[in-house]
Amino acid sequence: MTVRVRFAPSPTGYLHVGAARTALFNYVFAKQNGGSFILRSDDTDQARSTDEFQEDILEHLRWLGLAWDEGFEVGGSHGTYRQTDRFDRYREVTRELLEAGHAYYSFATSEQLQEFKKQARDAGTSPAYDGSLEPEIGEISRRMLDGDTAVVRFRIPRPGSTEFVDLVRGDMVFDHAQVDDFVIMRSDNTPTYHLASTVDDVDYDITHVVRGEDLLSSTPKHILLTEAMGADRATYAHLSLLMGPDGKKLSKRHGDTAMSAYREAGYLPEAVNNYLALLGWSPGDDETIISMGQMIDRFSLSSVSKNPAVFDPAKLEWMNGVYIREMSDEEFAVVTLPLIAADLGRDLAPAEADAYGMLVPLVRERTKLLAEVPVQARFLFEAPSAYDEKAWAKVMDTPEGAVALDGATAALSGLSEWSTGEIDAALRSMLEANELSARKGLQPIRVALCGSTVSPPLFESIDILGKEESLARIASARALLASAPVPLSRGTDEERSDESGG
RNA sequence: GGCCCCGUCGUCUAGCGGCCUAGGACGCCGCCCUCUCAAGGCGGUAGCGUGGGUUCAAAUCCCAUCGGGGCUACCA
Repeated sequence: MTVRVRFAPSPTGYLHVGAARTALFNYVFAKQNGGSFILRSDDTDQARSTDEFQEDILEHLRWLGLAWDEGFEVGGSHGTYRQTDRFDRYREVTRELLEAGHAYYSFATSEQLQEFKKQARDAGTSPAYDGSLEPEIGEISRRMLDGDTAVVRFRIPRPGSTEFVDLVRGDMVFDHAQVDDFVIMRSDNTPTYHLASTVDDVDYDITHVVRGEDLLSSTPKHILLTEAMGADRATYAHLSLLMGPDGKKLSKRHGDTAMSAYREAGYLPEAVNNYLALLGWSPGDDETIISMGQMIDRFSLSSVSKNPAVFDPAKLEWMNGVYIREMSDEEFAVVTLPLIAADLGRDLAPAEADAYGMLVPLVRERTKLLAEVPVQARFLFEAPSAYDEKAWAKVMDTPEGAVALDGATAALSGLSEWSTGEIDAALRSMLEANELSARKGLQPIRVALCGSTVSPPLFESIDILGKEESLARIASARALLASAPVPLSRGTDEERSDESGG
């Protein structure tokens, strides 16, 4: 038997991390078994479905590299793989179900149903609707002739129960007393999710339904429907849900749940997949960083955890840093160059791109999110438009500030050979001559060049920036320092006392 | 309320009756390295929800209890 699994999102929202995990597990399971991963659009809720959401889902599945073998847009032998294109088929199945007595026209109003459920709740009994509110057969004919609206309900065989083995959870038993006669056709003659999804799973020969735990209680409905159609049931596996830090089902109020937000922040798809895989599954040993290939080799639904997992952005961020450090400098340059161009609002000149190439190894190893890169690299292309206020007060506006800048100017302008090693040596002897610690003597230079106390390593940065530009920036900072009142004795100043420890 | 699922460090997990004075990872804290920030190295912090059983022996099995989650729509 060829494994056929499907990911069937409803385009009623952006692709969120929980859905992405479900897609990933389906993908991995399919690849492991040499099967097909099918993408379907369960868009029966026409009021809430939009093309924009649909496009977002497709785009981010592609971004994650979860390529589907068959289905939406890529095609296959089952049409468009979009449920709104298959209403005729669902109506056909409904007719057959009606004729076979598996389904019936239901006239019970929502008010009646609510009252029915309320009574059951008050009595502490099962609130499952069993068709007991429906009119007599003669009444039904009269009402239909009168044009009263009705829905079509699937008739749950009672008494009885449905048993199945869930690949994640084990043996399941659902007493039919707890299962509603559920609506399969709405009064506007459109199918509900339960009908459309089940019919598609049957028609598309889906062998394994791997989906979220929120559908676990609906599984008896799907199995009963499948068997009423005379088809073989699929094997089911229900994945636990993803939670927010508060233990509640992950949703927008927990911050970023849309995959697009992670992509934009500069997460790598490999890191996202790796992290998501570890939410509910583990390779078994103490490994944390695991490639898609290894996942496919070692994955097993039966070893997927049954408990819900809290989505932890901090760990994802750490993992992204790991993947970034594993990139080659070339790859890193290729993906970050456009980000830098966007940040600057212009393309880089060839010389600038070369300079950036030299800076890449330095920036790459201190990057966790690609979106941080333009900030780190900006100094290379633009002189600081302003100096960080705190930085200025802390390292520049001090007794050592002017000394360090003047010393650096002298040391650097005297260099005949411009290299990191020469710069290093020259600045260090400058520090020694002026009895400055590296911390106190180098930070003013860093601020002069970058505007901030945080930057890539200084000597390399000076080297890459070039002699002329470096000296010019030091001169501008020195000029600003000279024009401002420089208090020479403020030993009790809070900022100063911070430095005394260095 | 009813039904269902789940319960190991703050978080993700390993564990499937003795290898457990519970292992790894993230986070956090400290130290080292160090021109800043990272990275890296070393060390530390912290957990089997609770109560009963079963057993020579339980995180592992059973029951109860408590807690969390899901479903209970003409939403999926």
